[in-house]
Amino acid sequence: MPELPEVETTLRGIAPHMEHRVIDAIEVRDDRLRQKIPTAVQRVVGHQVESLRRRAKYILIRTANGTLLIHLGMSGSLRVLTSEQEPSRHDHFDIVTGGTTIRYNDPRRFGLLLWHDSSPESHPLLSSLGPEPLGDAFDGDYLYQKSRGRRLAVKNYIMDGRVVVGVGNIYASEALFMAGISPVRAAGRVSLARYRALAAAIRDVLARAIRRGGTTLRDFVDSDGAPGYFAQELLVYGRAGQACFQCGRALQQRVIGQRSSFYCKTCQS
DNA sequence: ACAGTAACCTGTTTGC
DNA sequence: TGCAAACAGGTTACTG
Repeated sequence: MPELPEVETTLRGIAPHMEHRVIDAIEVRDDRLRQKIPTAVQRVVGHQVESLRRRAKYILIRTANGTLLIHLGMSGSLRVLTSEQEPSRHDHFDIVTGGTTIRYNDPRRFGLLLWHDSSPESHPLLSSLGPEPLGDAFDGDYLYQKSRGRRLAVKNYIMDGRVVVGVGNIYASEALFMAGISPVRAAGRVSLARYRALAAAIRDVLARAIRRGGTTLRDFVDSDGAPGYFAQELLVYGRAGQACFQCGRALQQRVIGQRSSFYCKTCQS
């Protein structure tokens, strides 16, 4: 479910309930996630949250006694519960801070809750990640340089977290349409000018999606349980057979690298 | 090093 | 209506 804008939306929702607060308890009721939730997560209990931030699609909660890493996988969500509420199916853990319960739900169990002792950048899952798409180190020149000689489809290239983080299946299709690039074009066969347009499109679509609270296709909810409203602004994703907003011809759908991809065969090459 | 595929899960939608 | 297949926002491990 969650790509970068959805994780960012979640982070902003939980931030007021976590920043500078002491973590009173972590209640794990189902430790079966992509990796088993380690007992070491309890080490942050009793410590204040020193910083709360996002790296790629990870939420990082730093304390003086280590950092919690949370990943939402495909179907994870964090909800802020204001009153006592009975845990239900797929509620894996709660983080309790100053009377607020932050509850993690994840039906498909592709998410993570991990503990790391030092700088989270050194964690094996984070150490080889590429630059943030909204940061200074990411631009068209970077995408161009790094892609020389690569033959894989450009859509798969920009979805590779070692190249750039946070671009998932929805926003990859959207950005490629905005830049007029065919998703199946070999990454090494995209010009510098077009990579500049693509980098700009990626930044633009992610920033706009964050402003709308993310994209809810079926079940994404923010920390208040509300959906995101960017789905209304999607140009190609999920619109197979419907008219292209630019040329009016029917949009295509096909599987590229095991993922459904949407594009206009007239406007993208 | 690179590219492609299978795998990890459950829930919902689609198609016969 | 019923049942099985297909599909879903992510990521890693394995193969050749």
